[in-house]
Amino acid sequence: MGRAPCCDKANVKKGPWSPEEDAKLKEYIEKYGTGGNWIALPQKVGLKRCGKSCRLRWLNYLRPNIKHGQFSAAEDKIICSLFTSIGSRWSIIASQLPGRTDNDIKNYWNTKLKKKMMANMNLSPQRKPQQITLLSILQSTTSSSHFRDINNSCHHPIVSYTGHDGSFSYSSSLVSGNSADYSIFQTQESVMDPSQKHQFKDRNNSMFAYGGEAATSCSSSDGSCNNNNQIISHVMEHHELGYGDATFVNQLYGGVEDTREMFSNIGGWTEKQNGLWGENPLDYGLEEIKQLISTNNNFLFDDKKTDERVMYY
DNA sequence: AAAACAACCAACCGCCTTATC
DNA sequence: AGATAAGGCGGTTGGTTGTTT
Repeated sequence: MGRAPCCDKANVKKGPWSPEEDAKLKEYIEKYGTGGNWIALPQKVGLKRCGKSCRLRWLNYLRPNIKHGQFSAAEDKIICSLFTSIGSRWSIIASQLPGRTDNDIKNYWNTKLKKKMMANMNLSPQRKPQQITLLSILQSTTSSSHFRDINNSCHHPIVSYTGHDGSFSYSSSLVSGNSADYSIFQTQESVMDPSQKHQFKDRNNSMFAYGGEAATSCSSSDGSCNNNNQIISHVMEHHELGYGDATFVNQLYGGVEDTREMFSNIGGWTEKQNGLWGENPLDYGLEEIKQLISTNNNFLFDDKKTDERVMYY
């Protein structure tokens, strides 16, 4: 049996909000708050709207300090960076952009930023925009001259990209036992389909799941795991990151050595010492993004939500 | 001028998670 | 522990506006 609807569909108004409705809702919430119950709110306010609809309207439009309009270059960078790292976790991304809503960012990404990024990457235009995501970009462009394959032995292919005009760059490192052995990012759908998460497989069809056995060893001699590894593994697990993304995560959290150790445990680590990474694995200036992000106190993840997902290795 | 197409964005839908009983 | 309600999120839809032909 399915769930009961959150409201009486027949008796709720749908569609665009009128200024009157906006005013009513705004006034009420500013006066009395939401009372922690959105479902009951419409009745109190005197609106024939679904509670969810009220919530959405408030969060995306009516609440104070909402920023509308043009996204800045800095915001672009943050969005691209975070999307690269954590995918379409719009609420998390939005938490790093004060005044922006997840809906706004999602719309902006889908309508503009994705295309902008693709244009910079010189992607083949035959593919429909909707089908293209960062991972497919990755898949389709690793051989592109715009990517620098840091390690041609392909043991641990690290790729990075800088847009023609320098305004964009994209970086990813796929750390695997042997790139020829893995068909990570095999299909975009399998990666993005939540029901199929963790199903990166090698050619022998054995699971290549981040946060699993492969990363179980600990850096300290007594076998206890250091926090950095925990955090990275946790973030990777929670946000469904590939191993390569740990580079990004690690940069954010600091502690390169620990991540190296972690990677060494899963079949290899591309030495930073080859110098090709330079200072910034992410060419568009991770430091800059870090700085931007660090200006926001509640960095990246909601502790309340993620704590219970921490995986200890 | 108007039809066709593209872009944009607010809002909805349904699923998953969390809280409460 | 299980059931249910509510919150939260991401994907998608559909109406509106802008642009091109």
